[in-house]
Amino acid sequence: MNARQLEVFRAIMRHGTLTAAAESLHVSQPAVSKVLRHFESQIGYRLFERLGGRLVPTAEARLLIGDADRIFREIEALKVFSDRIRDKQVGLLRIAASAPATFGLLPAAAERFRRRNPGLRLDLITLPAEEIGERIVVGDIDLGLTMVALEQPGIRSEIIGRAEIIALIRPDSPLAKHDRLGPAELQDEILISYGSSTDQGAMLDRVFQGKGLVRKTQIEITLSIAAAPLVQRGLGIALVDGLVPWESFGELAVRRFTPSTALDITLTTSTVLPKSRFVREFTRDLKAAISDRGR
Amino acid sequence: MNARQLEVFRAIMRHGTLTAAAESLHVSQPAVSKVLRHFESQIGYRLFERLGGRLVPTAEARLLIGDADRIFREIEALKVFSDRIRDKQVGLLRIAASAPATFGLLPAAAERFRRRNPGLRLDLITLPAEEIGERIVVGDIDLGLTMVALEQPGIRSEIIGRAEIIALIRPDSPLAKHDRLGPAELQDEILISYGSSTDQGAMLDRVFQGKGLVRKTQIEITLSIAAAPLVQRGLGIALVDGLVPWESFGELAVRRFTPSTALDITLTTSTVLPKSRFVREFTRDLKAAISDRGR
DNA sequence: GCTGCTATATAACTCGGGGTTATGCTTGGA
DNA sequence: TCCAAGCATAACCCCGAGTTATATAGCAGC
Repeated sequence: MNARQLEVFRAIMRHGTLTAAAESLHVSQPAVSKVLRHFESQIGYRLFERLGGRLVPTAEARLLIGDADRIFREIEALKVFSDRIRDKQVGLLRIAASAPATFGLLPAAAERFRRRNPGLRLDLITLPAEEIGERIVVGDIDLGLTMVALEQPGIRSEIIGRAEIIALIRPDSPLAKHDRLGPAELQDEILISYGSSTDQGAMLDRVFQGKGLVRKTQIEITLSIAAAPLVQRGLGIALVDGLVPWESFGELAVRRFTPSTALDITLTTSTVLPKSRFVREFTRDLKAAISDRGR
Repeated sequence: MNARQLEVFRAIMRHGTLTAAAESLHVSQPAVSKVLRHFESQIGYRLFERLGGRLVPTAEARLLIGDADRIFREIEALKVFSDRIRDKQVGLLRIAASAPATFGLLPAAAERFRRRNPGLRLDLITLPAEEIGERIVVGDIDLGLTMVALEQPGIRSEIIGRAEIIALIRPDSPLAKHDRLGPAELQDEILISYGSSTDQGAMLDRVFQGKGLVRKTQIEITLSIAAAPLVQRGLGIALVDGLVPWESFGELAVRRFTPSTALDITLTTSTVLPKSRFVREFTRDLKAAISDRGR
């Protein structure tokens, strides 16, 4: 049972005679006759009675025609869809990002991108940074966006911007009157931040050490957004990336961290798979979104 | 784009390698390789990148696989369905009946029939008797059931029973005390019945004439069931067929009409199209339902 | 750096389905 | 009775899908 057989069967049912069906399919009448007979012999029963030199659909044909017609039309739709894929009217761009990038950068970049490519499907996948590299190598993902540089064979990382570390505090905290907060002010506060084993945590450790102090993280997080509800409930002050639109997570005050410390916004692609036009475009949109963010 | 190409594409996506796909399809590896290349050249774009001697699905392949997989599975389902048709596990019987037969005979016959053929699709179509003959000739319908004999080339009618004419009255009517009602009793009543131009009406006219009376139908109906609400609202007395289960249409009293007058329950089939096993079976069930009705 | 192992590609071949044209047969209507 | 319409058959061609045999390209391990 193949697509052509369904198409011919459908045409005969629609037009009533072999001759008319052949005409509608733009082939000769014997061709239609042969396909029909072959189809009948394959499925094992007659689809038409030959009566008075005419074809009359059997009850079996009437049972089959509904599904056959539907499936044929679906194949036709698939062909059209395939043509649109070929003509780049539809496409697919799969972007994996760590959570801060998902919240802080992707929306703006995706908006720009979709304005130019409305037909395109965009898969936005939020993953821990460690997993993203692997998925890119496998070919599951076209583009990775993380706050740490990924290092492994088969992928290429590019730093496209920096995200300042900020302090997240309750608006009613005494420290909220400060414009900036540094290790000195935070020394005796309860800190919510990245663990020292992570790249971000180690970087903050070094900043504190530079001031002769030690960063004491009482509450350790891996996902920076998890800090928002903790801070809001007064459990401490968070040192996290400034990429996330913290204001939208509730009543929170954002203060600059000093000395200025930043995470690298890193774009990662495969070195083996060719970059599609969409990857290049989205990269441009990401950079535009980053430079726009300052304003 | 044919079914085989979709099947092969699907298998490669599923199994990751040509070799594994070929194995799952029980064909050789070069066969799969060739179908894939041919498919790619037909649709006009690569579905897999050849990297390091391996196949990596392109973004286009990921867009296509969803629909391709669905359509392939639907074709598989159609094959199974087709096999069930061949094995007579499903079938189709299309029965057209006039309204009284639809209500009065088909339910009982259909129940018997479906008990023996649970998988079979039964199309019950209610049509005016005049149309049924034409639909049978065309082959749209397997079996016709009417209260008048159909006469036209290409069809064969068989009388399989008789349906007595009955009088339908309100239970609170003075006439309800009679066991039987005849032209004499009904002479001065408002009659609801078939028009004289119909076979049924003409037959009733003759009965009244035989008693030296004239049937004066004040309210003419074509569909006997339409009489039920009219009688119930006290608009008159109806002379209709006794086939319909009038009790289920509300508060109605049924009285025998005298002299006994009956309509022919007529079964009609095509003389050209062969009778299916189902037609023969259903005919038997109809006769059984009729003989059962007396009890 | 060589050696297998694995996976894909190519070559040369066969087979069959779907296409063609030419033609014959049946049937129903003018 | 004859003609037109419609289906079937025959003889042929082409190409897609299958085969086997073999070449080629990465990669892992010694």
